[in-house]
Amino acid sequence: MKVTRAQAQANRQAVVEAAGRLFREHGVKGVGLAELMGAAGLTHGGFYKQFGSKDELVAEACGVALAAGPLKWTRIAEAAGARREAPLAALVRHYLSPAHRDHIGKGCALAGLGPDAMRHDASLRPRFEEAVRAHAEVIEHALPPSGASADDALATLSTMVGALLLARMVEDEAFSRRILDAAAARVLDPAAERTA
Amino acid sequence: MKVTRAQAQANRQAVVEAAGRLFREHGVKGVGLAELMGAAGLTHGGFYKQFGSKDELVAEACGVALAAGPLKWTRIAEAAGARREAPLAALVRHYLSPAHRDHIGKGCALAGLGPDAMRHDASLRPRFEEAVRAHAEVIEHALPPSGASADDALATLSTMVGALLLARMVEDEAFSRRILDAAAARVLDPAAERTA
DNA sequence: ATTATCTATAGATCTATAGATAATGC
DNA sequence: ATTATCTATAGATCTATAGATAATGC
Repeated sequence: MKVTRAQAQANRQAVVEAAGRLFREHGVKGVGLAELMGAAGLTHGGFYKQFGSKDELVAEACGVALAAGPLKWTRIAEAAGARREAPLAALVRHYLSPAHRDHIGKGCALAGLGPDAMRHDASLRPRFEEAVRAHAEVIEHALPPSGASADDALATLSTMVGALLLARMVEDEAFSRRILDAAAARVLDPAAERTA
Repeated sequence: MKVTRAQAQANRQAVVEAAGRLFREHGVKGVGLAELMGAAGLTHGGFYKQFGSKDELVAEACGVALAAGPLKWTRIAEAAGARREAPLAALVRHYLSPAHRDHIGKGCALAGLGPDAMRHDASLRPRFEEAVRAHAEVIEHALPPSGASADDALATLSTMVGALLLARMVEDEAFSRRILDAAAARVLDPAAERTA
């Protein structure tokens, strides 16, 4: 019933990762400790050897999930740059894709955890604030170099997060895609007017 | 212990309204039936004389809260038109205000209920879809008449909802306002570039 | 007589803890 | 000997129901 110290560390990490996924999928209050530990292949009794409380795990899972976003975005932007594609276009194609919309468990933590985790524990706000800044910074560097600004990046981030959330609320697949596409078009060329 | 039929109807309505507010503030899973009935001045035992289940109340509360949005927006747009103010400017000034950000219980149900209610019961999706369409339609009518389109309205709605949610995740008041203002500027004049 | 509401509680579930167990690590 | 994990359970809370109560409405 005991495992190596390395295995225990890996188990702990598995719990944090399962939490990040399950909290995004079902909400913090929608996942019990037993289900959570079970998803990591453990029983619920061992939980408190690894974490002080559920809230503590929530904070850690949010931290890990939020940090993954800008890392992934930077990789996408750099890969695009290497192909001589506009970095923002690559970012947006990924973020506003049906695949991202349908995989909330592995998707953007700002959209997938923010509204729920915030209600569960307002003391997480600094963590989310830092993540908003980090996400916006990646966008700012990905914007076309002409007068690009931090405010443009914040507006762009708002459009992306909002469209993802709205697309997830919608039943009709065609309408959902239209939300994603309209937001992508606005973000990639804010000046253009689009006709219905 | 019995009340008039009219009072019973008013009590029922009070429960639905309290639910709409409390679900937005604490999430569906964050409010118990006892707290809910208490907020309407009743005890929890009487709940099932009025509603078949908690899920049934969730659906009704979402319906009422979602319908209120476009109604309010239409009133704001029409009042602005009467003053010869641009309707979209009036809408945005209301939606992206610190007051709206800070009063989630009475605020936009797409932002305040959507992400949470969706997870709690996916069968609510048609209700939310209808609400997305209705909100977008008000925006479409409020857009400047030149080539305005349904896609422009969807992108604008995405920016507004996303900015409200991000502004609510942020601790620093100045940064939170900056998110709201950057989104407002983008929505009111998409073509403009903003300098930091 | 009907019924809206209340008191009381059953049954399920959730967080957290206690004590046992068995493999690691000194 | 230490400790990561397991089994078992305490205590709280939540949804839902049962039966009592008292005022309405025919």
